Amino acid sequence: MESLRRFKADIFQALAHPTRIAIVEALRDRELQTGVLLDRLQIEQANLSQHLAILRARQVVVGRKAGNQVYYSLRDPVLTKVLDLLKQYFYAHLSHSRTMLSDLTKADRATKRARAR
Amino acid sequence: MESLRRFKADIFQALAHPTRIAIVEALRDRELQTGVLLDRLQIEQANLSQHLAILRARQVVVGRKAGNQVYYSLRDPVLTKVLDLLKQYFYAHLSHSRTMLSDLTKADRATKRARAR
DNA sequence: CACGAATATTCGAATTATCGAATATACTTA
DNA sequence: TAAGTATATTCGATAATTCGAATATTCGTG
Repeated sequence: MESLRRFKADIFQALAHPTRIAIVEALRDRELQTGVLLDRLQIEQANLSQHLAILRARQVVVGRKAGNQVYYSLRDPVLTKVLDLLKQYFYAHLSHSRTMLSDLTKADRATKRARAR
Repeated sequence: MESLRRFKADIFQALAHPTRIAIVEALRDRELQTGVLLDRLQIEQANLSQHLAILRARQVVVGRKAGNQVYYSLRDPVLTKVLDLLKQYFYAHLSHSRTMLSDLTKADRATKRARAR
């Protein structure tokens, strides 16, 4: 079914960014205010808000307004399951993907160096 | 872990296109030659090859060369599980997302109309 | 109502993704 | 080795993402 595939592709795209994965992980088992997410993720406020807008648009996340702040939560824990599956997948294939692994850690070190400046 | 998040984001991005989802679904329980995929998907040969290159790069799919042709298969059935989870997710939330649904079916009809021309 | 705090939106620039057309490569068979 | 078939790569145009800076909105409090 074509619309189902489009739907899946949209969900995947919503999750296709490390920051948005970090958001979903942070909301794994409790709702959080935007401010708390901002503290954890250490990115620009506007940028976080943009990423949240993307997750909201795809209904990955829902926002609940309480006075001055917004509490976000996952709409469905199934996405947590998906992330868990991918974690297994990642570790299962580490040995088979030396190249990718070393690329990843290299990129990681580069990022840390960049952050240190 | 940051590199794990990057890894997940990369996998999601690999899957963030309806054509690539269709490829993964077609390979769900058997390997297939590129030619067969081409028949099923009804897209340009070059385009299919590009999408396969993306899936190969992310190791979602592996190609086995046999003479003149290439047989593709899924590297790990976990991705099939992920797609199944999303299917459940889709149907579970249909009633809660009338707007998205109607957008989807509208887009679907538009696509069919476009194809009919 | 003015002000501050929390969050969202808009804008413009840089990067990345997507597609079809053209071309290249690899293998098979005459 | 020439021709044919299957698949991959390159190129250039267009569209979509991403980011920070600036600005807007919304709400609570004095």
